[in-house]
Amino acid sequence: MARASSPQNIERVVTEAQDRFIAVWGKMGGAWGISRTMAEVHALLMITAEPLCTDDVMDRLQISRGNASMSLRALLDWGIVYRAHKRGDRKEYFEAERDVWTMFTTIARERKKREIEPVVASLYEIRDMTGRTIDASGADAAAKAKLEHHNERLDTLLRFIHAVEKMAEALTAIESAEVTSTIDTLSAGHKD
Amino acid sequence: MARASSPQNIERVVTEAQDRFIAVWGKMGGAWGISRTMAEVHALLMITAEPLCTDDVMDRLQISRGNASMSLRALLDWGIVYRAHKRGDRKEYFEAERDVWTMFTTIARERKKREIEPVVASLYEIRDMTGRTIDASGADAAAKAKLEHHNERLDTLLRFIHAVEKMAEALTAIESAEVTSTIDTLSAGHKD
DNA sequence: GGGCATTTTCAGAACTTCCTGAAATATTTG
DNA sequence: CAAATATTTCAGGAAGTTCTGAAAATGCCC
Repeated sequence: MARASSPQNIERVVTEAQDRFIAVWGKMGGAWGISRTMAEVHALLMITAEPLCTDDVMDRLQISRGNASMSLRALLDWGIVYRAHKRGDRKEYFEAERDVWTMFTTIARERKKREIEPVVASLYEIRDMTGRTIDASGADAAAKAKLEHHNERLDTLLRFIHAVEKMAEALTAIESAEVTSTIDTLSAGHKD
Repeated sequence: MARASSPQNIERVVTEAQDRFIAVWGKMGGAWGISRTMAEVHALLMITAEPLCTDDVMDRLQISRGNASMSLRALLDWGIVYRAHKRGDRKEYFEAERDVWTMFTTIARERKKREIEPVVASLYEIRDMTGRTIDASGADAAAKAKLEHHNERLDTLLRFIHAVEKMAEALTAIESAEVTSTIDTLSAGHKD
């Protein structure tokens, strides 16, 4: 690796690699529900050794103060970025969660709470609209069949969601150190 | 459940429940990367007993022909909606995948292919920018530390992603009927 | 191959989301 | 508590996405 031999060159290459990492992570965040910039800020904090302050983030990503402030706040809300402080410095600094598995399970739990749970609640409500037990005595056969099909569909879906929730619970309960052995268990449990 | 006793009433309630289901599913699709309408079309096909044609979808969801066509095509691409035909009818009809677990694993595999794999490829490229082995002999300590930190971070992330990929592989290999027993295995394997 | 039914495409309109920058608010320090 | 510094908020504008509707393309039947 002669390429990275002079100090300036190393700095340059690392910075370039960081920039590309930030771009890739940002694009991915966009594909998921997170805004591109928020994901970029997260990437920057992940890849940087030192905690950064708002101005560092603004300068490095070329974004406005408002945007930086909002994005950092949102990341704090998600629980994957922490506040940090430097002695004799009044500014707030920020650093990303260092353990990748913890980061992952935190995001998963947060998304479940924000996106899955309200949907499941609505689905139960919708299921209740058409009754737990069917009294369609006066109805014609076509209407009855429709009703039964509808309920069967929703029940299947709800059973499935319930199963996936239990699966997700079991998975996110795993500790960072146990990940590898769990994969072995899973793969072994399914030898076709 | 006296509410649902006359034929007209049953039809009305089922239709209303369908509408609410479509709305909920559509909103959820929006929160994930899928467009709201595409998710609504999917919901409609899931909840309806009969296969539907483009005009049925347009009428029921009040969307344009173009939109309906695009959404149906995209759902076919994703592999969670199939073409169907009716004898003596030239129109194309569409129906959703009936097994929920199959639908789920199909979506998971598709997202992996479209969104995860390109990201992973980029990450490997980025990792290669800063070398497999470090030759920073001429560099000062600070630059060296930065480089090492950067590489360590990327390596950790890549190892993690690799682990999750294996996990996802093992999970999506499970057949519909085996889901329940897998959950038991997972939960049992983790009694704190 | 002409006529008819159906599907696809796509330019621009409508809508949504995101970002900026400056003003308002909060916090620390002398 | 006033000045200095740091942070948050938000109206308006920029950027991005989704949808429409009509025109083009495709496929089918006699």
